[in-house]
Amino acid sequence: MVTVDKPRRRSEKSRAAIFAATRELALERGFDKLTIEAVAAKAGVGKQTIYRWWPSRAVLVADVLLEDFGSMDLTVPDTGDLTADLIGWSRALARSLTTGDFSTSLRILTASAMEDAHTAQRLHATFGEPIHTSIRTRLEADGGLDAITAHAAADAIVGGVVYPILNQGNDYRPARAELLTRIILDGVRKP
Amino acid sequence: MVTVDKPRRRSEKSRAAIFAATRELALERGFDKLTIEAVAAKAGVGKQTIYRWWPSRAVLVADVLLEDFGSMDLTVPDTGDLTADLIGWSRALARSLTTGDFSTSLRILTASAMEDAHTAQRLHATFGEPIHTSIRTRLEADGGLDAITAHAAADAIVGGVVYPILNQGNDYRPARAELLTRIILDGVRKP
Amino acid sequence: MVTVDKPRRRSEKSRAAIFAATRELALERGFDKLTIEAVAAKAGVGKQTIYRWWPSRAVLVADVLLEDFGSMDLTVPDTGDLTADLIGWSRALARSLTTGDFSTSLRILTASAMEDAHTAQRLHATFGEPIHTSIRTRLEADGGLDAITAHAAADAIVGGVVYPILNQGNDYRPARAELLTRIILDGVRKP
Amino acid sequence: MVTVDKPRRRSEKSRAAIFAATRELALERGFDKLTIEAVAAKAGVGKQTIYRWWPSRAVLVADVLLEDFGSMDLTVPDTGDLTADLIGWSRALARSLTTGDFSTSLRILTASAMEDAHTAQRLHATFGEPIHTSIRTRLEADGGLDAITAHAAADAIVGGVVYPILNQGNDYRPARAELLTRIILDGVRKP
DNA sequence: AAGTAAGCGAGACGGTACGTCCAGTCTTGGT
DNA sequence: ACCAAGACTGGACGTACCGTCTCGCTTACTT
Repeated sequence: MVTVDKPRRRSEKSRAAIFAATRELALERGFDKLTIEAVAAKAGVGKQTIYRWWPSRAVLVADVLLEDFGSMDLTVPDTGDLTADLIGWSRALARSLTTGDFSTSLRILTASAMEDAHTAQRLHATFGEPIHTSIRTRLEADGGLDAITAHAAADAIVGGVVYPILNQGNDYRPARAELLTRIILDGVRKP
Repeated sequence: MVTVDKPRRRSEKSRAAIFAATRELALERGFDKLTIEAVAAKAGVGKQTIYRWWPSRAVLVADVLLEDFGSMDLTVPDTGDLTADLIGWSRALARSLTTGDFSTSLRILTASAMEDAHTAQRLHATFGEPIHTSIRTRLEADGGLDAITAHAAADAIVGGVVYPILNQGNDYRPARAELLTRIILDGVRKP
Repeated sequence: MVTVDKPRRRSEKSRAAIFAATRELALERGFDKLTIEAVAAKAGVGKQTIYRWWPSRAVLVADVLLEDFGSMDLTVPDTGDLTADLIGWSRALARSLTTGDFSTSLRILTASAMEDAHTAQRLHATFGEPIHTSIRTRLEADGGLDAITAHAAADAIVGGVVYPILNQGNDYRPARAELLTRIILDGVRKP
Repeated sequence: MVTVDKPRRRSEKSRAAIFAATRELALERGFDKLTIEAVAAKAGVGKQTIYRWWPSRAVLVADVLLEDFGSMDLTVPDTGDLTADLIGWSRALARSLTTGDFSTSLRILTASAMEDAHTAQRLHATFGEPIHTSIRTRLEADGGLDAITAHAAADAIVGGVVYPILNQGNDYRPARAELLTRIILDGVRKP
């Protein structure tokens, strides 16, 4: 029989208030102007309650912002038409990443990941890896590609969309993602 | 006739010491553990001398680390063989970005760019834009591509190489860049 | 008939453990480094159990340390020889107050009394007043002094012994108390 | 030639503001409710400026409050009449110690001295020792007493006045000091 | 003997203050 | 005139305890 981790009586109300305060402050002020004191004050919570459950600001912010990415549907839809599915999906990805809080969250998480290996790993596990896998497996299944080629194609699509968005922000247009996806699909399907 | 910016009476010795100290500290401790006081102490310089010439830590670090990227040769070589040139170039890029200080510098600058628009613009102007243009113009010139397609292809190559390196660090292998480049060239050249 | 305070259902084991822990910590670390959390931990008791029965740290410490003074015999012995009795008694007082825990306790209680009127009153009632009365009544009874003179003489003996001990600590020698007592007795008995 | 301690450029304005704030807060709230943060805020000073020059709250408070005692005239006047001089002096001492800020300061310093050896030594050097010496030397010079007897008599007068004041506060009346002084002088002068 | 409520240990909670680090500004003295 | 040195105000850090507040568990007193 398995013993569950001690749940250690923890106030759900405080946890939720800390999450909400952190999300708000991170999105409106950015990561490096986010202070634990401000979060505590906004959440109506003692600082120690934050330090009791999170080891560092980086982990707190990652916990909060990754929640959104975790609940995002990153899988390529399957209507039977590989090209249409991938194009639609890449446009949707571009639209998500240039819209509202996802945009800001992604930049904050990327910044944090550059300096903290643990955040890097979590961001990858929650965002980079799922989208990569999603394309890769679809390309293998329906495009008849071998694993290595599918991997490289996925690199190109993911990086080709995400990297310009990180660099140029919300000016990125979905049409740019569509064109890129077409080129890669053309390159990958020997006619 | 253009008058060069008045250099005022500025101590070149101090400037160089500050650059050296900043580079060393940034590379060994990371951006957010880099303090102006530590730089001043290591450079044997008063804090005011730093504040006199740089408005913020972000700008100082960008000045210092971008120097390296500025002196990097990012242009695609031209041997006449487009495919060979691009493949060689993408491998070289991958190799540079996973080696030594470039790797660390790129991560620091990217992190800084995520939070600071000015750094973002400078990084783009010094790194992202030149490599993108370099590929794009070559594809237009020798591949016979139209501007829009060449732009999308450049997105795919640059993002496809740089984004995984940012995420997975120095495990990235040049062969991965080569395969990706081949796919895109295949997709872009109507056979 | 007086009804004693309901003792409620109070754990004698906990009370004793708290007393012991408080005494040990007070004597070894001093009053202002004594924390309720440390007492609770050392006594193996919840903090609430302390707060349930004592309103403040000052009261707890006073309760604990005054116990010792309460059990001290502070009355002047009566062998019929007033001079010998008072001298012996003042030497004994000096010896007690410079020995072992009494010394430390007296300093802690005095410090606490300086800042807290309630402790001041209790220390006075348990220590200052009894020794003062003890001398005063003896001087009135056997020395034939009027109340006012006896009071002043008691001031001189008590203050003359206790004050230097508080100030100079355990270097005080009983001979000093003896000489002082002799002088006062001389001054008080018009021959 | 002696080199004076480096005076280390220090802001006199800040020093004075810290002194004033500390004195006010100590006298109105007592030692243990005095916080460094409150002093800094009231003085309009960064906390670091306090920590830069004083190692602890106890030392700061001692510095500030002892200033008053240092400027107090504690010497026994000399009109030629030993009895009148000592009586007047003891009444004046009682009056000072039961009046205004001296009363509060003495209690705070005494409390602090009980827990901190360094403060104890300074309080003794600034207050206890000078008054003791003042009486003692006068008794030796004009009363014809030997050193040991004069020492004991000084113990009696100082302790006999100060100790009740510490214990019973401002209810102490100068007449009580006068009577006590008379008794001791009587005891000390062989008629 | 069972039921119940007070006392208990544990420790999370909102807070206050600690003593430290650094930011960015200001001042002094030396070269 | 510029610079190194470093003191200044101020904000945030992460820690220690405060006194209050549940939470289940144990225990002694009903009835």
